[in-house]
Amino acid sequence: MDNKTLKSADLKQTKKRILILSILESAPTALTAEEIAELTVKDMKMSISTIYRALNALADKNVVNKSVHQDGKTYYEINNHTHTHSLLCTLCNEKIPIEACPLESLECLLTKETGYLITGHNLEFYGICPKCAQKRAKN
Amino acid sequence: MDNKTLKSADLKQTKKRILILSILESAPTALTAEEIAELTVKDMKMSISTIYRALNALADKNVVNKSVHQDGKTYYEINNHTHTHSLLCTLCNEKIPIEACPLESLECLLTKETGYLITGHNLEFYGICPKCAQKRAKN
DNA sequence: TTACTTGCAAATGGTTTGCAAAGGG
DNA sequence: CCCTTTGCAAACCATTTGCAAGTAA
Repeated sequence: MDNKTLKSADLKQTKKRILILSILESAPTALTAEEIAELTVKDMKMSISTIYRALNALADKNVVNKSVHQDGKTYYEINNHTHTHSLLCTLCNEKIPIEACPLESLECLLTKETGYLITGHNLEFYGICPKCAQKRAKN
Repeated sequence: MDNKTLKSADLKQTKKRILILSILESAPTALTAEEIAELTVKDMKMSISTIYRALNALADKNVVNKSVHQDGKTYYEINNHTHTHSLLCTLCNEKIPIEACPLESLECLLTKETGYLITGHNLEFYGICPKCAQKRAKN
């Protein structure tokens, strides 16, 4: 529960942090601060800097993972060990999650080969979703 | 040579672009616009926006690769046209190539499952290189 | 009570852009 | 000569920060 999560991270339990955390917990993919703001707005008014500060506090405590994607934005996701990757439509930006992650085994191999302490990876597929492909065929 | 590179990319051969390209060609790692600016300054005065515009023009023509690292900055490097992925040290930005790409088969699977026309993917591993790990242990 | 959290607005830092002047083919 | 490139300053966008007010423990 969020309850324990915040307490065990030495962070005060505020309504805003609980909401942010619950959004992250039910998110199918990593989210930007902006996306989280959109998801909170119907429940609670909160400033974007509050969201950034909450996310950074949670990241410092390793409750969430923080990672910069190729669009230059920072994405946050719950740091459980079931991470997901995504498939993005380059036309409409629809984003769908990918279940499989074939990379853990590759990480082990890389550690042995390079001596790197591997802390994470980023994987995104790009393509055109069926809807956009259809739209484009018409023009 | 830079000479042919710019011409075949349909870009005018200017002294500034030639200098930028030659810096990229002799760079051992990917560089930021800011780093390139520092390297050009002893040879030629040039505005930072010129550097960004040159790099973006070259990236559009696939002469250079553009990639956003975990520090939020954009790094540029000569595109050697081999499909590789990389392992980046989050401390010193050292980047080493990964030979294997285990993703083509996954792409086929995803196409079947999602109907997406997959046009590409991006895969990066992050970690701490042995040198930085050692340095950090000392402090 | 007391330290932590929040809102607001302003600051920041990397990157982009509009426009007029300079330069390449 | 025309079109591209460049410099400059201003704009932009995501993120951070200072400070005063609010709130959890």
